[in-house]
Amino acid sequence: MYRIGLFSKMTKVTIKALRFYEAEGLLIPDYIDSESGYRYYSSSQLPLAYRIVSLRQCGFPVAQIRQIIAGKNIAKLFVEQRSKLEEEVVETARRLTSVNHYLDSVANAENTSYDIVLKELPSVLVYSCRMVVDSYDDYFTVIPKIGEEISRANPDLCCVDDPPYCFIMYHDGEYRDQEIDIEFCEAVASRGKETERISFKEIPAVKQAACVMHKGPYSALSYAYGALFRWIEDNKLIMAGNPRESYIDGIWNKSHSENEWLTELQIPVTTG
Amino acid sequence: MYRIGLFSKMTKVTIKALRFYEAEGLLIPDYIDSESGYRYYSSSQLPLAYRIVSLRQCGFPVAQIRQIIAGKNIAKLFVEQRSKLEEEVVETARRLTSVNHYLDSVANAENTSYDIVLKELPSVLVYSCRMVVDSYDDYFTVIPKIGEEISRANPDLCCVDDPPYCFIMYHDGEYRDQEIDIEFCEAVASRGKETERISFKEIPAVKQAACVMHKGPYSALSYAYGALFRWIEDNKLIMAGNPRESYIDGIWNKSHSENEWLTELQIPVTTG
DNA sequence: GGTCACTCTCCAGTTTGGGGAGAGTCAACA
DNA sequence: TGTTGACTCTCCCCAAACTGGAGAGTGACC
Repeated sequence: MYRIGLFSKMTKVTIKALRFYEAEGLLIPDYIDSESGYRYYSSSQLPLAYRIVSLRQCGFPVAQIRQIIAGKNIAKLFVEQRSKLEEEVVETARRLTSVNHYLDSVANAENTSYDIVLKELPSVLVYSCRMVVDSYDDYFTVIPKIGEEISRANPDLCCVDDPPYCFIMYHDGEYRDQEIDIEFCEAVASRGKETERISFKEIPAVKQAACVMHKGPYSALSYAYGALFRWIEDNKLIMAGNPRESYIDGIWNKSHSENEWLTELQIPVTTG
Repeated sequence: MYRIGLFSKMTKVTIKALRFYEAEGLLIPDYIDSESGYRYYSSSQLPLAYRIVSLRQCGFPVAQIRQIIAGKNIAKLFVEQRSKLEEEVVETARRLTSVNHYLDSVANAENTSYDIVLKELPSVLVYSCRMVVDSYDDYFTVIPKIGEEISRANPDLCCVDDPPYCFIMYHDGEYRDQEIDIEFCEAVASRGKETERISFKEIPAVKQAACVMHKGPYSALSYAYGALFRWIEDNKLIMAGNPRESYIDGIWNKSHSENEWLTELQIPVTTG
């Protein structure tokens, strides 16, 4: 019979942890002196202690270990743990890539480092207008016209603003700077009257999109695109939908300074 | 100016998290109504919110993010995080291998599954006797003789028993069942008189050893060795020292039943 | 009997928020 | 103007797997 300190040395489990495992019902001392409260362990408990340590080193939480020791759902628990760990490997690799990305921009002494985020895009009801424009400069003339057209056809159409979502979706497979095939969209609360060019549609949700916020004039958007595409590639992700450019702050509310404009780039991705 | 619920939707950060980030000094609302206590965020805070989300997705704890936002130690923090994540990848891969090992033994319906553990072996002062024996059966005759010899030379030699550590180290590169080159060792409190065959020495610490507890007669030890070697190989670890067989319970204290005997196998390893 | 190492129980803290109670606020609608 | 419903506030408790410390009791040795 060993006292807790000795058993702790034998198993390399701290005294605190041994007491914790007792409270959790994992490893009850062979004998507890009812007068002093001293715990006494026997060598025949070493295999169980080892089993606990081994399962902890596999990353099992205590509740699962309790079940495994009791012989319940053993295969199921191991299979679940395997898939949990497999996900964890992928996730950690992704984090590593992102950190390396940040380190690259630090090393290159770039003045802006892009904060790229993975998130879900919920499904959304929009009015949309697809068209081919000559150049990016056309946006400033074309888009206001769409706004006029839709509100003429639907005087009391209600665009959602909780939050607002107004974006252009790029239908070209890759970057172009002329004859750009775009679809202008704005989230609305409900469908309205369509016109020849403008229709209503539900854009389905996207499970994962790589997103980056760009602050400043549109002329610098290409750097953000560059960083975002590089990030996606480095993370071995695959583009799974058309990129969107969501306009948050712009000439309509921050006309005094292009530097305050905010645009979010969103690219649906999958792990393949 | 957006209220917290809207800002939460825009950033995909929960309200709870936004309040938490405020308490932590990461993201202070642009304006707080002193009467109602309502928090109001502005769109110009979106980039900061993004930055926080992005860094959290990289696995940074809040304290580090606070420093990064403040522009302190940026490069250092990223480098540290990189090495932390690199370790984590290795560790998770190891866990995955171990879980797969368990699953193998479940799938093969083996009656015993071995609980393999990585641990440190501290340095230890021992008396030791190296010899070549014909077969494993010789242990039972040879070892008692060593015990007699050492206590004849050192009548009041004190073997440590906090905890006791008595083992055989195998000097053959691989498994043999005859002419086995072994070194019998037992931990002692201090050096004593040496004999022709028995000397005192300090065995250096081992940073990592893969260990398994074997319960039962010595004839079944080979299965434990098999499992242990397979585990080491699957984990892409490299043997970094001679295997040890540590005798915990045996004929000396559990003479009534071989099934109660406990032996721990210890193999020093490195990640290469 | 004194000393020292060991052990006991109980409480607090770690991290990143989640859940809920009870109360106050805002905007719209009748 | 009153009411309703959605939102928000603060405050408190909870998680996981322990670690650290306080204050008190125990065991062994000199």
